[in-house]
Amino acid sequence: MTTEPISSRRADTRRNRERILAAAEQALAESGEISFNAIAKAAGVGVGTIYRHFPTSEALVLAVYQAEVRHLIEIVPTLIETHPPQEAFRVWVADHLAHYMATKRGLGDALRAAATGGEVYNRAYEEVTVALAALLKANAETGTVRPDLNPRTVMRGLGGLLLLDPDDDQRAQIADLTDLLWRGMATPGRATP
Amino acid sequence: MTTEPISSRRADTRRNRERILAAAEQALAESGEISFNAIAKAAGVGVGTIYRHFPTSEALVLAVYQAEVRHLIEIVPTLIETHPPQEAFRVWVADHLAHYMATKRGLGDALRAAATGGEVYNRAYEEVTVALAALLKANAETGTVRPDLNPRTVMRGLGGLLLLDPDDDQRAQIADLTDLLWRGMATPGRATP
Amino acid sequence: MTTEPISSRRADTRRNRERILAAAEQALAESGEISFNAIAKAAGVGVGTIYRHFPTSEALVLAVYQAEVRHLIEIVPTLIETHPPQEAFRVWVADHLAHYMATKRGLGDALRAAATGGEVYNRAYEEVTVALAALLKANAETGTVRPDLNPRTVMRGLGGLLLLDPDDDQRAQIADLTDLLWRGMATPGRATP
Amino acid sequence: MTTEPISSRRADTRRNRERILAAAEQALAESGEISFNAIAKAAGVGVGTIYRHFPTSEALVLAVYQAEVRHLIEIVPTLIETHPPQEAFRVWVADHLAHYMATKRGLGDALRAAATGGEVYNRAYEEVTVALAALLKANAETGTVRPDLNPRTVMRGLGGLLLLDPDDDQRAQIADLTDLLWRGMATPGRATP
DNA sequence: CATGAATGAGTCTTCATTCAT
DNA sequence: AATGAATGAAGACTCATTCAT
Repeated sequence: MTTEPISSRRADTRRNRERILAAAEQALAESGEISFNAIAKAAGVGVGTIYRHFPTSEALVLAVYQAEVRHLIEIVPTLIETHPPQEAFRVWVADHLAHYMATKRGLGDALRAAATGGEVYNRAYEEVTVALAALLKANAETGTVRPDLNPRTVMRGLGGLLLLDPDDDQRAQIADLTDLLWRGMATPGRATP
Repeated sequence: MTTEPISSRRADTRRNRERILAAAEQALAESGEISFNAIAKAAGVGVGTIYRHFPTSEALVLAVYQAEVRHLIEIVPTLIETHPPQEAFRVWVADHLAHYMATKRGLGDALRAAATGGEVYNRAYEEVTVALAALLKANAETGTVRPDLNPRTVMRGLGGLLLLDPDDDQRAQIADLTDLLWRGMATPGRATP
Repeated sequence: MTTEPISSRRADTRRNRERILAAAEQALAESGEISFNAIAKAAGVGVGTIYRHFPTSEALVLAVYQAEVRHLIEIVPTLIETHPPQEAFRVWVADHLAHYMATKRGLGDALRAAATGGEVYNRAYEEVTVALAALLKANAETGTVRPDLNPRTVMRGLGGLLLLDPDDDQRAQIADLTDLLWRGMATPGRATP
Repeated sequence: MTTEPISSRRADTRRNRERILAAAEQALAESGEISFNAIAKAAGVGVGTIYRHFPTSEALVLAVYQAEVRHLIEIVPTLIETHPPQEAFRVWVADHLAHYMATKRGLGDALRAAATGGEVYNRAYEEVTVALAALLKANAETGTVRPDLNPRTVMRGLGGLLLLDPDDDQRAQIADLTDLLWRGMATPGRATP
């Protein structure tokens, strides 16, 4: 709405980048496959344009990926401020991480397909784990979870979100898994099975 | 011409099937990719032979998959007989399921690649969950876990095995995750987060 | 015409190989460029068929190349038997090497384009030089050239055949160059310029 | 704004032209391939700028080529003044033509790739031959070579410089070839092989 | 004049799939 | 039944060339 007399060229370029990202995200979500040619067609640009913006398929996947990861991380402080710690955890898991997991599935595949994806994938995983750690710390401080929890272990427990059955009620599945984990997180002492 | 009552033809055929399965399993484990041509070469047979045994790539993946699943299921009674329930659970997770998850990763990818893999994948998942249910029941009977556990929820919790970091000590990771879940499994009452 | 009941499949395969070679030779002669797709079209086969016969473009170029080289070498004994040594040299240069040089130009380019061509190219060059050495030896024995000639040097002198002007009378150009070199080859003593 | 009477714009333009030529020369020497995009990047200019200076790739190659050719021609009078004719020939061949041939190889390829390069290539060839003719004339006048030599034929004899083996001692190879040709150049009468 | 984003044709290469033997 | 040659569609990637700014 504010005037925008600036170089429509520059604007076109940005628009292209966005269109490509959108097409890539959809492709990733739908099939986990990512064909430069197909994305070019879907985004209405030439293949070369994609290569200009994202030199390798890994770069493209990463770009889609990072938007998601950034959101997951940036939302945490807000959640902690506006909810009691328990609730912050629950909301983060149910309303943000779960959605992310759904798309990450495709992203994971794509990253693996993009050869050396491991590096990238891991960094993102680390970052999300750090966000989770902040939530755990807030809970530990109010005594709602035991203080010696390893965030990576909890993160692994949440990995089950990757296995949600799309045919059932995902809300219930998320709640059940969260409940199971929460018990484990709250229970002090070692429960050697 | 002389002895050889059982058609050596039949035997060859069986041997071929096995060789193909072996080659496919390795391909799946290594790269997650399977090329009929490549598998044919690795198995020392013609491509056509693979098509005779497995009409679609999904059929081939499924065959590899089911061998793994069958093992996961068949081992359960033995474990229950030879170990106390808690221990049976732990061994099953650490020594069988974890290994399966490692290969299933590639299998999951392959199945998705093989178009409509969902169906197949889910059936296998169901079967494994049934095996897990038997272990939970044994534990519930000795009071080592609460009796109202939903096996599918536990299965999801174990889904984190897919996310093991190959650079770290996997034993420790498995133990930590198992411990976290076991607390949750053993704790009665709802722990509403 | 003679019956040929043998596997037409086998025959087809051979025919394909030949068609590919012919198409490649022509492409090489005409443009020095060699596109698998284009050759496939020209030869009336699918691209895959070329890849089956010649896994790399270098392999294809080499195959074309070697047919030429082999001819250049195999013709020498015949020439020596049926001509006086001087004449044998002249005929070999004018009627065989010159033609080869014309096509080798494209081949040289192609080999360079095919990355590591140097190795291959050099081997062929060596082999041709050996054939030339036999002609020189025959002449040295009859005293028509001095005995201390280095075949490689003469070969280099003949390299000028690569530079024939297609617009002029190539016969005359070849004769002139041969004459110039022959004088140098026949003249004893060092003529230090 | 102050001094700077000569448009710095003009100077920039010249500098650009030079940078492009330098980048092109290097590309030609190294790989024999030239990509406008790559050269633009190497020269630090936009692609469009190259198109402004050199409308076709042939024009660019030609420009590189002619700098070399010009040098080859311009050096001749100096050589004749400062050396005895025989020596002038030898120095020209060993110290200038040989180096030129080394780079011309790439240039020849590039010209062919640039479609109808023949015309350009031939003109340059003619010019170099004229320079050679001057050297031959100087020698004929002192009686060191026979007077009826056709410069084009000698030029072809020197074409073997294209075939120097980079693994061996190029100095020796050049000397050997020069010696062989010189004998032929100095020997009167027809030596009909 | 210079810039560099965009385009898309063309090349390479891999694979699933068919089919004659 | 088994073989493996052939096919061609599909995706990756590169470049020449145009053109708006």
